[in-house]
Amino acid sequence: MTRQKIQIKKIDNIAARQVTFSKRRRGLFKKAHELATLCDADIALIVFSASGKLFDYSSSSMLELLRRHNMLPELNNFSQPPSQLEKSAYVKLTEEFAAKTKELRHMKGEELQGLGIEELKQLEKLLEIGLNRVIETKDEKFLKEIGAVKEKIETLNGDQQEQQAVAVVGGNSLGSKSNTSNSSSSTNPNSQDYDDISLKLGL
Amino acid sequence: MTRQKIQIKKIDNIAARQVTFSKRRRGLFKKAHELATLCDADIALIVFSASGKLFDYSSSSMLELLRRHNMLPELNNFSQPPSQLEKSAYVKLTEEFAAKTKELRHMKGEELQGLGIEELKQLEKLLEIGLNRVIETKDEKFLKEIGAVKEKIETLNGDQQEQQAVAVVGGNSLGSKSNTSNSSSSTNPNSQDYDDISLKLGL
DNA sequence: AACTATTTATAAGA
DNA sequence: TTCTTATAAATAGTT
Repeated sequence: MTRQKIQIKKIDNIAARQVTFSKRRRGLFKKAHELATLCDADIALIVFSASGKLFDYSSSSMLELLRRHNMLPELNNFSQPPSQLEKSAYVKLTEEFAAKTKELRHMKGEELQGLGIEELKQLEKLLEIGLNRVIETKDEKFLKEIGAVKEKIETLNGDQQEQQAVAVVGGNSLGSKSNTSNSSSSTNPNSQDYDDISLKLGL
Repeated sequence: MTRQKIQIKKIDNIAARQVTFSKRRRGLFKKAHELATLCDADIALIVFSASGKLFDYSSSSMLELLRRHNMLPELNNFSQPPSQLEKSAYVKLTEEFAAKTKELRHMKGEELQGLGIEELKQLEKLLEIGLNRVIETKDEKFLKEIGAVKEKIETLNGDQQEQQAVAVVGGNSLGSKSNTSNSSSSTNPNSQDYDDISLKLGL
């Protein structure tokens, strides 16, 4: 990113990797803090170095954030009146797991017979929203890939092959829902996709 | 940081804060991804906007990261002393719960940034299948309702109004089911038909 | 750690 | 929301 632009892939040289880790880790935490402060956001950030060292930052409790994120099951039966039938955390978790599983099934169009029309309508709306978001995201990534591939080819060869690349990529696309072609955002290739396309192009 | 240097403190203007949040959040996730990739680090990042929306990134399983650092709550909730077996089952279940939660979020179009193009394509297909099944089921139920309504009308009145009802229904509904393969974002609002018709029929 | 030449990120404005 | 652009920040390679 400075004396020379670098590719975002694992740095081979161990010493260099360590140095970069230190520098960028600092930068990342700074950015996290700035975002939390400027925008009144809750942020939790955990970084494990390859060697196992841990660094973290969070603007509030990490666990609280996770709970809000539903990454953790609810386990708060402390406050329950002791007189009530108390379920073990495991049983509760099992129930929540079952509920999630059922919801997921519904979204996959399974076990719908028990639902009423209103529920089905809501489900349909939910699915449409999800589908559109997925399509949008896919198209965005796709265009980024195209950009990355074009750039690479420009670097390596002439214009002729660039045209081929665009053709191949274009033929492979699914979605059409025109994305908003953001040119300014820099290339952020998901490595596997990149390899995929590179493979097809014989790079 | 650009046209003018800013102070790192909460942005007062709400709109500006929102814009900055979007921009910087993207930047932060990008940086996180770069650090994880370049330096082979494990990173978990969770961002909660002030309005409660959640965004996250993690280079591997968030729970695994937390477990490595003993950041998960202890299982002291069992009404009976948990056996070793129960504990391991609990941990497993927690993991599966988190996985299901994540899958569900993906189907709702959330947290898609970490997915590659292939994953997004599969997700899209899954959603289309689910959506079509839901629409089918909904339409089935819907037709049943119409049948019931028609019957009721026949009982109460003559044939003339029945014809009207059928006409209204035919012109207004059930156009869905078409968006099978292609991504063309279907806003598919045949949702209020039922209420609509009921209203027209005075039911 | 410090130093810079560059690349990135981004605050304002449109 | 998106894009543009002037400028602030971050940082790769070097010392």
